[in-house]
Amino acid sequence: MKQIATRKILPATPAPTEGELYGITELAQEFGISLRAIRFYEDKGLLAPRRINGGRAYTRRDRARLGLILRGKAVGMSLAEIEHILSLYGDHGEGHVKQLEYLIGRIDAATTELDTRRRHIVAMLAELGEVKGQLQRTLAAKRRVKKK
Amino acid sequence: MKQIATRKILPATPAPTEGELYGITELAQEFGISLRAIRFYEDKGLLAPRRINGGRAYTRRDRARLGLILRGKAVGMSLAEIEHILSLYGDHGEGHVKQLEYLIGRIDAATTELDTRRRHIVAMLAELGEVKGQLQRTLAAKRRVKKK
DNA sequence: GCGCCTGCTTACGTTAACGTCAACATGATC
DNA sequence: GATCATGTTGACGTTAACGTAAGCAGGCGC
Repeated sequence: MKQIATRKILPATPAPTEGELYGITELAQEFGISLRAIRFYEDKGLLAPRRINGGRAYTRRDRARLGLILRGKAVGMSLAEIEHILSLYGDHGEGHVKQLEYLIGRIDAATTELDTRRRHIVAMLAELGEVKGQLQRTLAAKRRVKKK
Repeated sequence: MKQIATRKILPATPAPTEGELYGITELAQEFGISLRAIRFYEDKGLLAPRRINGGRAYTRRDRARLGLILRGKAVGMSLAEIEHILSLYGDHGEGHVKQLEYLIGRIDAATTELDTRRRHIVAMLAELGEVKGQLQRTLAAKRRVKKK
């Protein structure tokens, strides 16, 4: 079944409400991941594409979510953490004041955690820099000896 | 068995070659991890403490390695990656020129990878900042309405 | 001498994040 | 109308990173 066919079958249809639709293979290739992974994220509730003739059809929004998922993974977050982050990106336009405040608080929490992680990385980078400097010095010394 | 006893039994001994020794519980408490985790890291070859009367005795160097392990984890690295990083910190003072160049190359590789990760984090922080700004604006609007 | 505490090893259990494989459906193509 | 590419849903396997439990040993306090 080719859900992409949906797009081909309706080529000139501007699709007023939603824009372009993507197939699962399309996304998998674009992001360089397996189909199984994408379905797995769906099982975990991180994605919820529409179904067209049994096949999965992803909107631009879904695609963006997938991007966020992968970015989260690149950062070292677990899928559970990523799920929390993703819940911050919705259409919570009709949230009550309480809800909005809650969301902002969650964003702050995620922010501080990410920043902590960032600082750890910066520290490791600094340490690696020192080690490298050390090695370079001994290397330079060895070379001086060799030349003379 | 109390390997810490070793330290207590030899209290005033300046221990010329090696400094202070730490017990496993000591390290576990200091770093807030389980004994099992520490032993696990040893099984994986990330730590290799000396044995005193069957008990594990950690030097300051071992302790530092454990710190690096945990920092690596905080950054989102796998134990395998951490192992690679740790191998850069040894006493490779007597390395040949080739070996030193190789090590420096590995450091560079690790550095660029970490920096990529760092940039990803920075990007996520920026996105979260935008989301927060959005929420704050809608929140402010709602409050203005409420006040009037 | 007897618990008690700390430590060791061995073995099995667990969770996350997928990979792999089988069996089946369907639209396109020859 | 048979084949093929692409899709679907299970079900099971796998790796990493530990947790948990069982059983045993050696000091210490009383």
